[in-house]
Amino acid sequence: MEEISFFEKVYEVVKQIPFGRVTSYGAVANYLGTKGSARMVGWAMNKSLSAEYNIPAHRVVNRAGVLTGKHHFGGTDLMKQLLEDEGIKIVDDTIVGFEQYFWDPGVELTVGTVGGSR
DNA sequence: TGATTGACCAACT
DNA sequence: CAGTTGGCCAATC
Repeated sequence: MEEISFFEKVYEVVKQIPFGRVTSYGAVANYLGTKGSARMVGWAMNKSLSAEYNIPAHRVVNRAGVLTGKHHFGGTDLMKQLLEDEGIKIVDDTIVGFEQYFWDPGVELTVGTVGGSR
């Protein structure tokens, strides 16, 4: 039995984010089945920064593609720099073409469907 | 131990 | 159109 907590799930999903891709807090929460806990996703990121979880929290932004948590990355543009380093264009702390970089766990991971019935 | 906050999102007023 | 509230789970005061 995986007595896994909501946080643990968030870490797992965020770690699965491929290079050069980003996702939103709500998307992860929605994938976990609790879209209401989108705030918790950001919380998990905050702890992941202070901890040794090794989570690419810089790849997680809000629904508008804005780096809401950049202040937690040392208070500098570190978060933006990390994303730009992955080939993502950012202007005014906002991801340009966020939709083309958006990585939806419920779609990319496909919950097991290579073929599928759909 | 109880109340509040916290990197959000969406609906309602 | 803009402001407020509700929801979710966990950690901190």
